[in-house]
Amino acid sequence: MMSTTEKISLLVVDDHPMVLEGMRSMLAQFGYVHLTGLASNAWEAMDLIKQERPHIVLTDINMPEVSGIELAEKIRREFPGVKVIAMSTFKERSYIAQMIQHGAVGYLLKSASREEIEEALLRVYEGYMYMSHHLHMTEPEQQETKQLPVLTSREKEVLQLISDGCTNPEIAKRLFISLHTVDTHRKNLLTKFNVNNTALLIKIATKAALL
Amino acid sequence: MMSTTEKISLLVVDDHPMVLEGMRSMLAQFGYVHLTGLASNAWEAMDLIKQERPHIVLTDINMPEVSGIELAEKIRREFPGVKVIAMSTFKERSYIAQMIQHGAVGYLLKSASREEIEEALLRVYEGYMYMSHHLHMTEPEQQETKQLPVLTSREKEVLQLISDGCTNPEIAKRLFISLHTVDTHRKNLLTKFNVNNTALLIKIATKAALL
DNA sequence: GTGAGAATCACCTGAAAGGGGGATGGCGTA
DNA sequence: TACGCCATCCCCCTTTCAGGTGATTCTCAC
Repeated sequence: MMSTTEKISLLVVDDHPMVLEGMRSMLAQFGYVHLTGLASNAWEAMDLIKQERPHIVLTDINMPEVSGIELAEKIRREFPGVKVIAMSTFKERSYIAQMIQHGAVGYLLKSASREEIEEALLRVYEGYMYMSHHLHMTEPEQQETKQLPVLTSREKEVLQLISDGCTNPEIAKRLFISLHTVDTHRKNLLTKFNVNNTALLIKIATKAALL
Repeated sequence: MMSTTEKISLLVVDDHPMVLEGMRSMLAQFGYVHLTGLASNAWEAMDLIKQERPHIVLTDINMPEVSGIELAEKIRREFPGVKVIAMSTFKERSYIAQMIQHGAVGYLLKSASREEIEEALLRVYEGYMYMSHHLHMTEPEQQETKQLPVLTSREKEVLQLISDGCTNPEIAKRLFISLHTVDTHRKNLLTKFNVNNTALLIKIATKAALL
């Protein structure tokens, strides 16, 4: 099944010892995989990566202290050649998107079969991306999507400038309108998003990809 | 190649007529695809989706007025059963992540071959996700990643609460510390991120997936 | 042509945030 | 031990923001 004789070196990161053990025994069945180490948190992982430079790091997303997402980001920054596959028990798409945004090239569910793990490792090793199959939009996450308010074009402009760090006077100058007008738009934004300060407004808008 | 006799109904969205025409002729070669329509912007697309309810919408990302990302979000909200495959000429991962976050189940490069488009349509139709192969971490995007400041655990807590919309007095109460202390942490956050107000701080932190 | 919504401008008040400064104890490490 | 880093607390002052209320123009659709 392998096109080369080199073994894929692999590091597994998870805060649950049971999971690590399970992965170890499962991976032992794959002749072409060399398990370079097991880490129970991001710091251990970074140390081992520094020492061993594995081809692939298979990491849990939900870990205390430093999440798998942050770990992926660290790996991308310090060891760009090392590929990251994320694992999670949840199907939330938001995690997938975050992981990819932070450099992961694969996403596996922990419930993945032996065959799926095998396919993921091989494809990622060969330079492709691999996404878990079981992602057919579950119902619960649908309703989780809160509807965004409808913004006018002017409100969008103001929102953009706010998110760029402009103060109201700066926005007024840029848009050639009065400070009062900017203030009004800003208040309308807060009202429409149903929040009471800028911080939350910007977080919601950013997560909704309006910015 | 198809496991069912039903044709896959498809809507293509792109603001370049040439691309639409090219897709039309290419798709005509796939016997199992029924092209329900071509749209040159998001509004046309939504109208056609409402009428035709295609299985899959293949949409460009870079469109004026309303981007493909926003269109994906609209489709997810109004027609959850309709699957979205995004297309773009660029390889930026950030677009991929955003598209997925907003409901896309596939990502194609416009340079994709006939075979790749075929595979994408079939896999998405069958309920899987499909990601373009040609995504081996290009160099330019690497350096684009700006390094984030190192935050202390306390600063992370404060940052999180700020992003939740808490004011300094509220944060002080929650963390059982003085208002002055919260203020100090907040100032340090602004300094570390090299910004001068909360709005930009939150945007950067959110985009970096710290929140 | 009436009405709805958008965009504009205005005034007021109090709370919150931003920008300086300085100070203390704790804790780990060089 | 001395230094750096963190977390904590305190003061000053100015600017900005949030909440409320109200009004005028303009456009677009009905």
